[in-house]
Amino acid sequence: MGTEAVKQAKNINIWLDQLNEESKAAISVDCVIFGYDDESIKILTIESDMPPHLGKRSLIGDLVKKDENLDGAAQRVLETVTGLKGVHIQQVHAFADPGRHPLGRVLTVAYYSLIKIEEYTLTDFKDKGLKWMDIHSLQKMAFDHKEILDASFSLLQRNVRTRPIGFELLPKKFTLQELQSLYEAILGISFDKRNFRRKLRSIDILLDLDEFTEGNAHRPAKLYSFDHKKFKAVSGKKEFNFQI
Amino acid sequence: MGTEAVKQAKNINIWLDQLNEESKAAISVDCVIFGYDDESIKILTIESDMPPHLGKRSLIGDLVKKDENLDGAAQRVLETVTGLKGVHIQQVHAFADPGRHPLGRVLTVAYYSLIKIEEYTLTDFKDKGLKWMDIHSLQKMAFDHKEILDASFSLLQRNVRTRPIGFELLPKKFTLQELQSLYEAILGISFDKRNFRRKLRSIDILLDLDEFTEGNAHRPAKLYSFDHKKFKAVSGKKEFNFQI
DNA sequence: TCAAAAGTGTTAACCCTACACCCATGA
DNA sequence: TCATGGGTGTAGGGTTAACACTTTTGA
Repeated sequence: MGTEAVKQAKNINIWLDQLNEESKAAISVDCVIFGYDDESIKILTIESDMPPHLGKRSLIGDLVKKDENLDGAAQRVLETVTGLKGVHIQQVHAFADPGRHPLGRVLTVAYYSLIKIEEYTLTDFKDKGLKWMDIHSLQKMAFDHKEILDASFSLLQRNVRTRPIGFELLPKKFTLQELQSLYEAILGISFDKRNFRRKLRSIDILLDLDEFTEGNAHRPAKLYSFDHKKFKAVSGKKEFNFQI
Repeated sequence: MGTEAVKQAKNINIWLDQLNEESKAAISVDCVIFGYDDESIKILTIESDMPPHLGKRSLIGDLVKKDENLDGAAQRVLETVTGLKGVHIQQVHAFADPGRHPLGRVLTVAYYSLIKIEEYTLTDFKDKGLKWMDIHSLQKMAFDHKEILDASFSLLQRNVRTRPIGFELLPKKFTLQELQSLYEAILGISFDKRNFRRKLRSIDILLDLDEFTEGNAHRPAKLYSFDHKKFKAVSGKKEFNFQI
């Protein structure tokens, strides 16, 4: 906060008064948890138990604790609900319209997070109405969560082409076809297989594992993983322009 | 906020308790006010009057009022300090580290705003230490405002190439040279004059005013303005890809 | 041997980049 | 007439986009 508000202040008591009276609000984080299951983009949702939104699908969030920062709160929520630590998160937007929450003024900071859908373990939430929902099936949600979801997905679509984050949604080892299908699911467009592969080859951030898929009734596919070292090396170069 | 926090709740009283006790904070907006003066990007700053940041340059912000939304609070701050309504604003990021503010927990939502530097009128703030600072001269600021400035400028650099917002920093009528210099100042790179003009021509969002600059000791330059109608028409097209 | 997905090269169109000179004006 | 910035076209290189067939495996 700047100092505009205290233009008549002779001392900081006015500040303190304002902090106490005028504009305090509860602060929460809401996590848009993206997953990918080889078919489409999924969102982990819970069933809302708060009137008037009882029964609607809701994002997963919590109040931010005293002495906790926003990223930390988001990580805590994610660990609580999925058991995963160090998940990739990205702050999206703050939502604070008066009236967005039935119990009073609650400012929420939205995060998107990308998890490998096969690695998570739903802890003790199984009977709490946790459910993976296809992103396109979520048309109405509790509170302003549909608006939060839309903003988060837009930012994901914007970021995924220029940052190495797609890999966060795939198993550690993946085929080029899986990678392409993921991009297609996120962006809603389709790529030419040969052009897509040439692009990835030219960016040079994948590690060829010299392993193959097994057990399919067709030719096995090579497995790759995202190579952090290669990316670090290559992203330092001036002419580097990650663009899928 | 989702419903994760209430997994043990039998009724909403626990909610209310939490809202009252646990995680309330003051909420402010801070505006990074960008201007352009034909030389470089400037930030409108004020002198901080709060220890321990007394005398340092500070962004301009205020507490968010009850029943005010975030965009509205930012617009109010901007009107108060510049006299301008309907300024272009963009929410950037929420900052809430415990300890970021000396008086207690204050979550601030950062906005960048783009104003035509010649149109604003400093209202009754002239003796409050308001000052346009060159963006590159601001190395230390009050609170975490340098971090906020950096995040805002990064987002501006990212947005300016793909959204028609550069014009918000120029007078209504401008020359192509002015537009090019603006982009160069924001992005820190230089463009080829002929290529830049060809690009703008191909995007086709400028209105040729058939007017010319006057009073210069050289050939007059054509004046253009941003054409909202053209942009609307052209941005609807599927193949449209604004990219300067 | 069949079905199903993996993998691979070439060409044409387009876009980006680099580059140099004449023009119109006021002093 | 000179100094100053305004304004314009072309050619080469690189990138993107469109396109179809062979390979490998399990059933």
